[in-house]
Amino acid sequence: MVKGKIAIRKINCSKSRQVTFFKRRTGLMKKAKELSILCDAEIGVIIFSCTGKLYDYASTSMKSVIERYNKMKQENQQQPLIATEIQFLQKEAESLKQQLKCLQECNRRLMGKELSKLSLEDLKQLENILEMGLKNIRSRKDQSFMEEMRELKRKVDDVEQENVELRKKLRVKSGDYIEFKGEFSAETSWSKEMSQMSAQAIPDKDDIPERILLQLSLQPKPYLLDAQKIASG
Amino acid sequence: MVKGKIAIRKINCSKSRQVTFFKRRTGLMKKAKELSILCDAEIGVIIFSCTGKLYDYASTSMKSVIERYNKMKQENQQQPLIATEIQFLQKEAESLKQQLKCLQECNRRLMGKELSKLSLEDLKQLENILEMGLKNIRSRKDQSFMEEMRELKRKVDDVEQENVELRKKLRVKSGDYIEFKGEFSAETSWSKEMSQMSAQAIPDKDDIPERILLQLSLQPKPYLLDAQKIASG
DNA sequence: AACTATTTATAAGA
DNA sequence: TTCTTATAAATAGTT
Repeated sequence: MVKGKIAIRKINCSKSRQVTFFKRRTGLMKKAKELSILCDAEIGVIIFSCTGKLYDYASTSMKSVIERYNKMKQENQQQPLIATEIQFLQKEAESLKQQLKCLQECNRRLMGKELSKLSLEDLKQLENILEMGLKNIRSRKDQSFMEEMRELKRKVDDVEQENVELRKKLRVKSGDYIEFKGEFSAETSWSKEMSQMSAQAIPDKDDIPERILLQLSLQPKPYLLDAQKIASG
Repeated sequence: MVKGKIAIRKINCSKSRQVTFFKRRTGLMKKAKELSILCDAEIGVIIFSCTGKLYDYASTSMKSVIERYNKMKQENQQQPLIATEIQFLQKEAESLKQQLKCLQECNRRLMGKELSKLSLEDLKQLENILEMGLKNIRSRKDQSFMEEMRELKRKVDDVEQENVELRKKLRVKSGDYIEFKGEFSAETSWSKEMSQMSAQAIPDKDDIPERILLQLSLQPKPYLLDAQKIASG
């Protein structure tokens, strides 16, 4: 091949490929700039070298060029390419909101609110569900209570045992008789707990302590912001 | 100026601008293609003529080039340009799913399920909530029941009144005495309803009829499809 | 990076 | 748009 002419195929020699890349890249950018000026065109050129480095030129700004490009492609084709995913996500969010609404309604009814739309039959079923739920909860509560009692009783036994040991030691050391003023009884402790529970079993006030149930982060969030605004802003 | 050389400024003559645009555009595209082949570079060129027509070249695909460009710019700068909306929607969906999960848990607890994680204090509060809810529901049920009763009683009165009229007419026409074999009493009807209700008040089976509560469309939907796949597919 | 022999691009005219 | 041609510009290989 004569000097000055090469075949258009990948240059194997890394060194001369790099040199050629520099020369031609510079030339391409110059040509692009000239074209944009001479013919009043909006031009964007993006080049990634084989090593991954980015070189770019835009007569206006690359953002403007790419946006104009996407907009034009959308108009020509049937489907906005990027919008597909957005549409999908929007539908998902809508569906989730719907589910949330249903569950919230359901929840309120389980707490005895918003009953006006329910028929007599519905109310009966709701009552049954709550009665069964209450049965479970009371059973679980009793179980929980028994566990606490066992734990307390164990502690009491431990302490009493310790006292016996201490008394023994004192008698051995001083020969004195030590009298106890109070009696520490597990029975007394349990009864107290019992009476507390029954006293607060059915409070009259309407503001239910919903701590357990509603650890939900339901504070309003900017869901309804116009996403289009955000994208174009 | 000698033939074959021009100053780099906007060509005023529309005709020759058009010609130059064609020639140089073709040249630029050719150079871009050659560079991409010779130096194994990924290149994208976007040109809008002054009349707004789009011409583009990409060694791979323009989508790929633009995505790579945005990705690289993202790394350097702080914010992804187009991904903003998608990210926003993804966060929204995630938050909604979280809320849904919380509500579902709350709901199950209100129905007396999944109680193992609750403390004794939690269980007591849950019991209180359900008791108050039940009170409301029963009150509403009674109200609903009373309304139905009133309605029935009104109907009975109407029918009895009609019977009286009919008997009168018959006596006037034929002079016969007509005896009734049955007695239609509103009391009897109510009692029947009552006994039905108490009979089914606390069913033993575990599959609660959740019709009222769970009219929720909770069938699995393709939320977890990889959105990237959709976008690029 | 600079030089130079060539190729390539392109302005003007048709 | 396309062809021709004279000339400018780009660039491959070398220094």
